[in-house]
Amino acid sequence: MRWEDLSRENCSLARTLAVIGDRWTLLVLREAFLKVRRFEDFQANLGIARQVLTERLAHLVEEGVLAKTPYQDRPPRFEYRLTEKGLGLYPAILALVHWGDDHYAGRKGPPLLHRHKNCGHDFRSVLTCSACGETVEARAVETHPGPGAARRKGAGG
Amino acid sequence: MRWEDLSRENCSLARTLAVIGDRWTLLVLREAFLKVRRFEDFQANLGIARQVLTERLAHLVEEGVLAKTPYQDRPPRFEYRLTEKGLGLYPAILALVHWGDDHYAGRKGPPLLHRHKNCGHDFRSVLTCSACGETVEARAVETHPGPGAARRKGAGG
DNA sequence: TGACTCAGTCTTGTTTCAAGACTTAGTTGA
DNA sequence: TCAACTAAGTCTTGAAACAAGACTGAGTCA
Repeated sequence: MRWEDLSRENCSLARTLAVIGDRWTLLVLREAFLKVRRFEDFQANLGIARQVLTERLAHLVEEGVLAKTPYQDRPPRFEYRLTEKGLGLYPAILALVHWGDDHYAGRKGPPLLHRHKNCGHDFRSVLTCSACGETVEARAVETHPGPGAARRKGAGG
Repeated sequence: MRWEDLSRENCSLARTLAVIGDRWTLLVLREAFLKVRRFEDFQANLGIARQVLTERLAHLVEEGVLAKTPYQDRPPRFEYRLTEKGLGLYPAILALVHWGDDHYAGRKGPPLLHRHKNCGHDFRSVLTCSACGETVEARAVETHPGPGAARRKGAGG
């Protein structure tokens, strides 16, 4: 299976991974969430090969996750900003970060803390149910085929 | 930067990606959350190269995300099950799935629905604040260095 | 005995990635 | 006016990862 094939799978995870499922793309998005916007800054912060960065940014722009807009005309220079669609990835990224905090932070603790401006406290992401508002555990979830389901038995999620 | 280098970054996202940050690993975990446990089943469901599957399963076992346990002795056969650490990835995976549902489901709708057993309803994952319990928007979050922070300015999360 | 199952390993060719030099268009300072 | 510098790339080369599928080995089943 190739990257392009992934997006044709009848599975929302596969389709998501077709867009953001390589390590560089997620690190690019990390930088974007930390307000990095310019090619040179992404490149310097990540140490990513320039060619790969060019390609990843173009892909994210094509998918509408980032928007490329000029910030000066002569010479033409661009910046890459998260779109609403891109901002929608925040819960996923935060969950990944917090999992890393739980299992791979050194003894000193996590390198970065997140503060909820509304309440002013450092917080951890909590997965809750949109229906009842309670915290959701993995074991408390069962899946069933949705309207877009294909033949295949369990998968497709 | 190589895969191994990622785990040495002072960034919880990078460390997480060093474990689960390639497309195959996340698809393997999708299958695991759908109760797939055996090599042949992972291979058949995913169409992954056997060599790659061998390597990914071994890596996940090494990292404690999956546990490899015998289910019969002669001939020796093993199954791969999510550990508690592995179950801890559920919020992240669900967030990725729901993002895919939002942006890449066909017109029929998402291929798979998730039901919260506690309340009996199909639900969507909602990111809430562990401190105040309110829903968290990306724009309502600000970051600051934590106890494990290194020199570098913004990054590290 | 022969076909079959499971969990791999091995081989070969293709694709992607890493590293870093080079390019282009314009700006700044001496 | 020349040199150095900046931003955003492109190009080249060698290394690593991946895809596809044949093969292996231990044991079961008919």
